[in-house]
Amino acid sequence: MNDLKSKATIYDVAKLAGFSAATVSLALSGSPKIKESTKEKIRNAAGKLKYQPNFLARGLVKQETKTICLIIPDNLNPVFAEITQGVEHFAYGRGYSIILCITNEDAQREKFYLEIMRNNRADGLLVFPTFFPVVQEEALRLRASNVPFVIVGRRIEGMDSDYVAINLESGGYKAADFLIKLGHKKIGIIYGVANPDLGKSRLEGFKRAFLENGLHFRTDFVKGCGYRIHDGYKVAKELLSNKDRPTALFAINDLLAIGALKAVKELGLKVPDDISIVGFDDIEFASYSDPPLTTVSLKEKEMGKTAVEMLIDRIENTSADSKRGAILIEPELIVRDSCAEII
Amino acid sequence: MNDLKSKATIYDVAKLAGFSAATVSLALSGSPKIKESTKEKIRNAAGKLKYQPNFLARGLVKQETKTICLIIPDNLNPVFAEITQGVEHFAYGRGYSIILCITNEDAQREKFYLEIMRNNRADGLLVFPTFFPVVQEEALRLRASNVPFVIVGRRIEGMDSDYVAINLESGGYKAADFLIKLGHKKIGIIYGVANPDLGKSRLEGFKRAFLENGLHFRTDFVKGCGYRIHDGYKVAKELLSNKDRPTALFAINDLLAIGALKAVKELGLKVPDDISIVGFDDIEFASYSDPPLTTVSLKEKEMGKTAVEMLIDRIENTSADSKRGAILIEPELIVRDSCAEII
DNA sequence: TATTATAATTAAACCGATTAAATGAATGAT
DNA sequence: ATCATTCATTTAATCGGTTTAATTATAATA
Repeated sequence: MNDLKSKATIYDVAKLAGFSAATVSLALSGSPKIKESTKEKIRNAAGKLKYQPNFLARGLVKQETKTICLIIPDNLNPVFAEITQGVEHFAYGRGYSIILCITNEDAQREKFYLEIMRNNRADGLLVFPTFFPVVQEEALRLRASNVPFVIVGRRIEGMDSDYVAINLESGGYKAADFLIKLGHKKIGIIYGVANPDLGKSRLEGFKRAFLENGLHFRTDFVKGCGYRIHDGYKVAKELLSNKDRPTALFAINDLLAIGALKAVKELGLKVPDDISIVGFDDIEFASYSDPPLTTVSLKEKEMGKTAVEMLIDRIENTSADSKRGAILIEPELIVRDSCAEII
Repeated sequence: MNDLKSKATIYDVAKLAGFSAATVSLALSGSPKIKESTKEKIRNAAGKLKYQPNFLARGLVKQETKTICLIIPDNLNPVFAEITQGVEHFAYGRGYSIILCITNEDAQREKFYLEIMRNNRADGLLVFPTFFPVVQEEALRLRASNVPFVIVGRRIEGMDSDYVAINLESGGYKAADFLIKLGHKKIGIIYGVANPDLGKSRLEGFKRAFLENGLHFRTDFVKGCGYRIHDGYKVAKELLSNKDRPTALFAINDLLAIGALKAVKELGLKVPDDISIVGFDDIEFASYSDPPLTTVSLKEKEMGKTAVEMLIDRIENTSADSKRGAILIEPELIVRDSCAEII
């Protein structure tokens, strides 16, 4: 290749340095077999040509890409944005790149990505699942193809796989218990999820708190909707315009809670004096809303880190079928100023 | 390969279907040379084996990866999170995947990613630059290696390349002009940037508005800091505890403005009655803050889409050195409730 | 039936690296 | 001087696809 407008290959380096391609490969990977003086010459030549080893060629023979595929539902949601950031960060620290797939809460796309990723493009997958049956089905193929993967963020009931998840049931319980202890009995639930599987655990925990406190759980206070700020705003208005109005709102994520906050204000009510609000996720904005939001922390950073570590260990440990890693992180209630006692 | 725990190759498909690898390749790519009946048989065999063509092998011969590398500073900032989302979305629409690199506002990492990406891992790059000299230097190598790239978000003065940017100077001007027309003369500037290059244009536009309105621009009201919510909070407090206190604040991004909002409240002042605030970026939260924030829209979605289109056109049009694409998007002032007239 | 044209398939080269095995040169022992 | 070692480098196979050119099978024509 004497074409200046092109990438230098290992053969170009070999020719310039006066050695064979094999020697160049060995030298650049620091093999002790190669004399220091020739290593030096080869490094010079490589530097002169701005040589970068072809990723595809190397990957093909080494059967590895040093790449992790991360599948998330939606990067506009700060929860996933944070996970993405964390995953990229820790992966980088261990020499891995990440290829980002955003499903947009669409089952087709989730399936597509899970399918295509059996093509040796990545050494392993990190999946934040949205449609549980889709993931369960594709997981079988991934395993048959020997592609390591770790489920992140949510536990899929009855599925045997590595996972790093949050105990959402417990999170729901903590939120409800907190409100109940403050004297609330009528709590509206803003149930904004892409599919019913997703909110289930939180809701179950919520119910459990009612039962354990000897209260009746009112299902007519549970209102389903989308998962964006705007949806929380709309549903909060509905719930609060009820004649038998709740005294508190629990939003299944912080985005919804922030929308609800705005709705409450527009109705001329005050948070927390008239209405208490609890969110879920503890996104950065939750502490900058007015008032700062009481919420349940998801510990995304810890989750991202743990998941990356687990996946890379799985990738690098040839011990194929060692027992599954299963980590269930305990969420934490973050008390700020959006809740008050009922008097 | 009769190892069940492994990926099927084209040879496995060939054997099962009773044809050669070449025929399989041709058949699966829909070549008209292959009889329909054998195509059918081959598709069946491929389906039975859950065959996925090896990405690396294919990439190596076709000299393409259908992958775009996106380099951004920080996925926690909603501006970049939105760009990432948009880029992924439109890239997917054209059959490309994205590999995400987050520099964390670190020059070393920005350089590292720009360097490594000359290794045939991606067909082109989308770069949201942070350290202009780094990018300029690496850009030369990218061009020498014939790797297409598009600069996104910011225009680098004096650099000849494809770009899709926002006219930040004009954005700064619009923000200032708006405040000045409301009667403000003392405006504090929260200048939270990772490096001085970044805020320059916005500041220049801001100054220009002062000059054109016959006002004196006070540099002692410009306070540098980091670029996160917390920094805006801190600096706003400083600016407002001055005896000669500004009547308005301009934050160089919305995150800082949201921090400032909190600071103003804590000081017992009211927005907009006592202090007007203008942000920059128009992130989703800007319309849900209290009060909703007047800000300058960056049009990330448009930017992401345009940049992807431009890059893919560059990648796919063999016409190597056609003239550069240069798009400067005009930002828009979004007026909400965080500013009031001076009386 | 022989010949030619055309359709369908395959052999073989290639992409650019890595690596096991082979070769060659230098050193040391006898 | 001869042979065994050790050290340094190279040859050649390989990874799993795609694609061009060659080959074989089939159909059309004389």
